[in-house]
Amino acid sequence: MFYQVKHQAHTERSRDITDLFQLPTRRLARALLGTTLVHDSPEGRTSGVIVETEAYLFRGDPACHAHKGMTKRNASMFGPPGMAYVYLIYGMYYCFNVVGSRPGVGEAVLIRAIEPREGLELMHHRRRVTEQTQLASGPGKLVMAMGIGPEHDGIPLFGKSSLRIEPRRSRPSRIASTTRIGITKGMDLPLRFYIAGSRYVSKK
DNA sequence: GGTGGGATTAGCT
DNA sequence: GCTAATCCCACCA
Repeated sequence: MFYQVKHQAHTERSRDITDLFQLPTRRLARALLGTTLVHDSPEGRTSGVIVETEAYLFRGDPACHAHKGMTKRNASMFGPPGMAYVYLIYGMYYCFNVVGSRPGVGEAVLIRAIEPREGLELMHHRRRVTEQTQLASGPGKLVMAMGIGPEHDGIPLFGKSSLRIEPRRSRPSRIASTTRIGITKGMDLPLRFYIAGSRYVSKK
């Protein structure tokens, strides 16, 4: 069952979002582009298409939080793929990740930007910006716009979860890859991916 | 248009 | 004590 699902996911023929999470993390980072992040919060629904991601790998990647093993903070990175990993950064912002690989490995995909689709008014209420392209064009920004917080750390991002990822309807026209942003280790690795031409990415 | 610094806290050394 | 997967604003050009 597990391996059959895994094989289907590799060919990207399946429609089930949980199949996607079985992909190797680097491929998951690309496959998440074009999918939709949805949050049904008490204040209402917000959603957006994921347009920018970064992969963090266990092997050979010193920028990965799991690189030095499991701690209290990064524990959910070692859980099953398709769970959320939310952590505090710079003492004031949160970052939202999708756990990848297999249980116990410790890999994740940082969601860096979304193109807002539903709940634009609520997003504007949560963020103090007028520009729509500034609403969720950065990891800290999208967390604020979507109403994501530390309470979402470790929850599943599929099924009936209030915070979930829905399959893409079409493949992005072109995906660009660069080195990752805001890190001081593993700077040479081309593990950042974004939908080429999108006005909603954090940086071109 | 671009850059430099401040905010603020958990976790590691 | 210092660093960190960030953001925003003041300031200069």
